[in-house]
Amino acid sequence: MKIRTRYAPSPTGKMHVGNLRTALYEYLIAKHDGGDFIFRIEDTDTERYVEGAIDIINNTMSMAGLVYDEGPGKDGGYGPYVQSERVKSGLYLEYARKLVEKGEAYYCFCTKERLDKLRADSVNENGKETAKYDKHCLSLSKEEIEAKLAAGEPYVIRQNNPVTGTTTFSDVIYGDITVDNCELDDMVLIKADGYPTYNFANVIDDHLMKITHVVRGNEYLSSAPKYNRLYEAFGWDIPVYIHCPTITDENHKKLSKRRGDASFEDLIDLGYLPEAIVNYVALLGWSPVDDREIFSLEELINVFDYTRISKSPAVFDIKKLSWMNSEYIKAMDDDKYLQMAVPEVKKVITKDLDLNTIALMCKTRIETFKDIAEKIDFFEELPEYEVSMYTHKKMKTNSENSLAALQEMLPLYEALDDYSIEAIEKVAMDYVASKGIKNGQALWPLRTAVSGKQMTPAGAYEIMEVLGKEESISRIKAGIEKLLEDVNAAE
RNA sequence: GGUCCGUUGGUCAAGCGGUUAAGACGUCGCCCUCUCACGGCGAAAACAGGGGUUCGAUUCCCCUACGGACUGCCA
Repeated sequence: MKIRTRYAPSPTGKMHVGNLRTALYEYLIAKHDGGDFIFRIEDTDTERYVEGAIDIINNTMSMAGLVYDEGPGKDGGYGPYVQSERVKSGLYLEYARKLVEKGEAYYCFCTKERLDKLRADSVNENGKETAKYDKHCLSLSKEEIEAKLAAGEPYVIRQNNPVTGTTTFSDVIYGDITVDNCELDDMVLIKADGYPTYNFANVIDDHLMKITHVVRGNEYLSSAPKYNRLYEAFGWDIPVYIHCPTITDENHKKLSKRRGDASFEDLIDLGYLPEAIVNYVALLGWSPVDDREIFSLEELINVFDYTRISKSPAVFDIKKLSWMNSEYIKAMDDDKYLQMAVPEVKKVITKDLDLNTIALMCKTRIETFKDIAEKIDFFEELPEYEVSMYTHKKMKTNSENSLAALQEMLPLYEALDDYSIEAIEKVAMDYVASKGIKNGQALWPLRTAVSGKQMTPAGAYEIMEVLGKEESISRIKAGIEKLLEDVNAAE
């Protein structure tokens, strides 16, 4: 049988890393077996609905490469794929009534006040509530129900769970789980506004859409027995359950919407590549048979084996994502890299410099493209810097010998017309050879003078080539002045 | 409180009765080197605790501790 999975978010905001991973696993499970991946909108909560959320989710999925086979605007014969549209056909109510007929569900007319009181009264001696609906309306006679319905009293339809015996369900990841039926609350299936609850619509639609593998976060583990009872009441096949472990923050708390960087969108804004995010997220809660870590989406489809999903929660580690992002950047071909990097370079460089060369200098030194700006700002303008930067222990440099090196090299560079990197290098090397000093004793002062920075994304030659003769000479002169001042002050 | 789930280095994780307990990120050191990176090499770092079962437990069972989820007319 063809595997069919579904991603069924409720449109209440951005797509968080946990949601993304669930969608990814659903996609991978289907695609690994040549199955279908369905996208369904569960917008049965009219209160929490957020305008534009569907667009955000759609955008995230397409950026991540999760192309659905069926969904809104892509009917595969099981539509509509938006629950609020399905509600209009009265389908959920119809199924709920079938359950009522079978005695598996019942009308409930309890007011909010009564339910609140019930909950308050159920508080035990430890101050903790042990609330469960008391089946109060189950005892209503058929006539009483008819009368209330005819009078237009608001009602809900609740699942009628047994109070004795046990229910067992099976999960691919967690195995068989058995619970006492007395633990099962009579959950609401149809709300007073006529909408189905998530729990009910989910079961109905998964069945109607022929979903074979239900993948979701393990926060649904405790409601799974109730779902099973629903399937059984209808006499439907129970799908394969795959509950995924939670993704948490560094404090082992479930990722919250408050954390700015927890959603796909925000990670993109922080400069992470969609491919890297997908790759990283795939590895949170799942691992391949071998040691490999870098996978394209295509490769993930090939190797993904859902039985290897783990049980325990995973901490979202932005550092490892950063590393992975840098791996993706290094692996990019230069054209694609430049396309993304040059715009970042342009944010800082307004002068007529070779932007491609500058961008390429950063390729092996950044984790995200946002890192470029602070690495190259000195090209635009020589920053203020301390004269102490000329003193470097390992290079064996200090103000005196730095001054000498710069003073002696200055005329050589002034005389140099060919400002190619090779020519620039030859001048320095010849100078070093003639003086019998270490490379660093000439190059450290030189790089310091032309960059004004402790760390640069390239060496002195590369920087000078980009800067050009005039600017390089001017910066070397500025360096000489700074050193002269320092040396004179010391005397 | 109740129910359910989980627990291998700081983090992701392999392991599925016998291993020197992989690998990766991060950290630290060394090498390369005109700085920082990249790259290369190396180091420190883990089976939550206690009982069983077994010739032998990280692996199987039980208990405890800790963590998490659920306990809505939210999903």
